[in-house]
Amino acid sequence: MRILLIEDDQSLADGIATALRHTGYAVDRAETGAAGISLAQAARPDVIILDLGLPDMDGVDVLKQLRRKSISSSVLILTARDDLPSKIGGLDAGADDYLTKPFAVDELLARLRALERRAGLGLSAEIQVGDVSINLASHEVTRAGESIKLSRREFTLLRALAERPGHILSREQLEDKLYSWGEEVASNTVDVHIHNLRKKIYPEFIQTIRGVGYKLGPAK
Amino acid sequence: MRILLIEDDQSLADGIATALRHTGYAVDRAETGAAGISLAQAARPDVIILDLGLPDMDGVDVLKQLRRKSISSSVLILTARDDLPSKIGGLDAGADDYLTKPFAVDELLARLRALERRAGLGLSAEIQVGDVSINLASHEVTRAGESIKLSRREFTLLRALAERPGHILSREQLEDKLYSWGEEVASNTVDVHIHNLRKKIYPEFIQTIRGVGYKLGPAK
DNA sequence: CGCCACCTTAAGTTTGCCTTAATCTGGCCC
DNA sequence: GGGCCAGATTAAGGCAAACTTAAGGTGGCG
Repeated sequence: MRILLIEDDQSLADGIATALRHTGYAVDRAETGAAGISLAQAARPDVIILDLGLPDMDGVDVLKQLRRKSISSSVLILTARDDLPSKIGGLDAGADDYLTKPFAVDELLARLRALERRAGLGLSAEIQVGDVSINLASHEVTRAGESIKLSRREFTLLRALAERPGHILSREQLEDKLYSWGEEVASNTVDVHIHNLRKKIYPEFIQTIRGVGYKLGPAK
Repeated sequence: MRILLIEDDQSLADGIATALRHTGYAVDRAETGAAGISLAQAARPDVIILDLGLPDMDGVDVLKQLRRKSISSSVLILTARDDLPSKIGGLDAGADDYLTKPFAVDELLARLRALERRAGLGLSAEIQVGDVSINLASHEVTRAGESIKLSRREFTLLRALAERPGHILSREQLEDKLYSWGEEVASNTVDVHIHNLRKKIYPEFIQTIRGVGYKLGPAK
């Protein structure tokens, strides 16, 4: 998925861009509204992350111009001001979501995934962890180019873990991903699926934290 | 982007025009074929939305005249469900896509975006997946030059899948493509059509993702 | 009016997955 | 070192999803 980041604060932009690229997104950057608009036309990103506090023009105006030029990318607003009026104005002008600074990068990633899902775009919605890549749209999983065939539950589990690499998820949390409310299950299903995943990918790909849960991480 | 809407039904035209303007398109309107043709020459729209059921002249003739005057706008046909087979047959003339009434506005917008994208890339109204090519306007499907005859439902299904190769569509989503509001169906129709498509093309062309849906995969 | 194509149902069959549960392994604390 | 506990492993049965096939209905077209 292609993302255009319009943000004038250098260090913040650096941080976000790095995180996004690390997650597997293609990132274009602009530091002014004007540059952002022309880049949006040229690059046709799936999502535009737009800071409202730009030096050259008001963020909401940038958004309006984007829409006027019929650029239909999803737009996620960043704003330092925590004031409600500006948020409302942004959403009215055609933003799809907003986030107030400061924010956690995880939060940003979560919202991007939501946008992706909502827009139904997800053309190349892909998560990369180590040499394993997980395509959300096609349910394709590959390791170093080798295709790996996963069942539904396995895929769900893997995705849950991959959405936050390094983060530990408890058995309970994982079960919540697998089962809809009210059809809880009482056995070691998660264990079994984890085991099967390890067999299909490679054992060290999923790490056990005794008494806590599982996490994804490069073998270390 | 500039759009010319040729539609005689006032209230429908109002609805469409409003939605389009709200999305950021510039909209011109005509209520007769004759008016549409002259407006097309004057305004040079990027896309023409053309209702086939006009009072003064046959929609297909409008289209032919437009082409004869070498107006190269993309043309999206609107047609009542009933006269689909008879009229679509004569469309080789050069429509780029069509939509049967009644339709959801979202659907219209999606198709406009598709046209836009296609026009921007200078592509024809044809989708290629593997050695299978699907002509949106003429409803022709060929595999390696061999023509394949599909029924209406089969074509609709195939197109839905082909618009995003690799992307998984659920049964539910596919049903939405087949049935307009309020004529939902409760059976395994989709399964059966998929089965028939596989028989006519080749089985592996459509892949099943158990518990999720179907997707198109390249010939291999 | 009657044929033909297509669509929808529905029933029967197949297939692959999920769960269960029983057993095994290895760390950890006494 | 021995026992305990968390997690790993394995295999089998059951079940639901998907496939297949065929019959009945509908509407278009000759």
